Amino acid sequence: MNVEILCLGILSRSDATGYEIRKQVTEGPFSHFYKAGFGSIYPALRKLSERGLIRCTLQAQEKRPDKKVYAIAPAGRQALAEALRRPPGPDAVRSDFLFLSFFSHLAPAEILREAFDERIAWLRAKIDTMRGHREGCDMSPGEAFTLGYGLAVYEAILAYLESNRDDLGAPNPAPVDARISGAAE
Amino acid sequence: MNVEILCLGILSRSDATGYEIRKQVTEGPFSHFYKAGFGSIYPALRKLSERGLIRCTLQAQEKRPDKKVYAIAPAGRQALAEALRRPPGPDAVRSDFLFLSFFSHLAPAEILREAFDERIAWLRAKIDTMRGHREGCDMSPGEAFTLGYGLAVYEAILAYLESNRDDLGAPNPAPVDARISGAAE
DNA sequence: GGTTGCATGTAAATGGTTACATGATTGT
DNA sequence: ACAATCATGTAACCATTTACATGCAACC
Repeated sequence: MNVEILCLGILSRSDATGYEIRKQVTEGPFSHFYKAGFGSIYPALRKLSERGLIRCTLQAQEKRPDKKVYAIAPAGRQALAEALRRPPGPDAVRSDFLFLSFFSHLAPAEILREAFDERIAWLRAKIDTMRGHREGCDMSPGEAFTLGYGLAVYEAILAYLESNRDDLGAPNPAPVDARISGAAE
Repeated sequence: MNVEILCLGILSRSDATGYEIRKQVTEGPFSHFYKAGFGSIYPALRKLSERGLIRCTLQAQEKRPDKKVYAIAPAGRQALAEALRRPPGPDAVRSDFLFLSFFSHLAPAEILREAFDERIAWLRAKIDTMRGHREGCDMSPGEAFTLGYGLAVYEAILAYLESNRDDLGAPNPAPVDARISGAAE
């Protein structure tokens, strides 16, 4: 499964520009299980157009350059359905964070602490926006399912990090009042 | 973080051949957060050798071709430590399974059912071997942490799949006795 | 007799990232 | 004045996958 199929999937839900597709991938409902930037999306759209799987309408805008709004074509729906008939392979995960955790004994404590703090903050924010999103919008069963999946995973990770961060020598920084009475680092 | 750094990390724990490294990546403690095949490992080892980060000893074997056992060099340890000083970027996840789930309304029910069954079976097996591994071996804190992390994630996913699979029209196949007294499909 | 495991590698193709290139508008 | 958002795209580079190529030993 590649960026082209991803674009077909997104366009099967509603027309969009390359810019909007990228937004859906980086912030929207696909962000839990796919990444793609401009550098892969725009070429993918061009190729899909050339093969007749999507079509493109120029939309003039006031005070802005023209938009290229893409829409899925019948052949595109067919190609998407075809891709969806093939059993999915295993997930691909690559985590530099876990690599760092694995070799935490070789890393500076400060880097570890920072990495944990950042990740925990990120998880909290993500979980918050996802919960909000679940309430506000009405969703297809598929969208609700993947959102719930992502939430379940992020919540499990957050809980794990919060209760196990001390195991790696990346303990929480001393609370503020400890500094006043305690020793400096 | 790339395969070269991964190899350095693995070799920092013990000497190994390319074949053994690949085994550790596909089945061992790294399998939860990294993938790599022969096609990327062997070239990585060659490059690391050329740059003097690892060294290689030929080990003759009876009835087998020679083994190339690699060991990390001081410069290699330094390079690893350096890589570990850089704060980790976000995780990269790519899941065809979630893509299929998202667009489940466009996919054949049979494919969905199969995908769920397979994934659930895979998760159960993985969780089992990981639990066994946790008991049997003594581990570095980092290894124990990442193992626990992987377990937490896999357990959360398994629980989610088991309780929500019906939402997508991929219900469990009818139990065996239902077939005897019930209607055919 | 066939499959799995040990053991090493290369070449081509795929797929994606990063950096560059451009430019107006809106908000702080 | 500066940053962010909207908006599109290309070119060079990077990393990884896939397929190929080889061969013996052990097990079923």
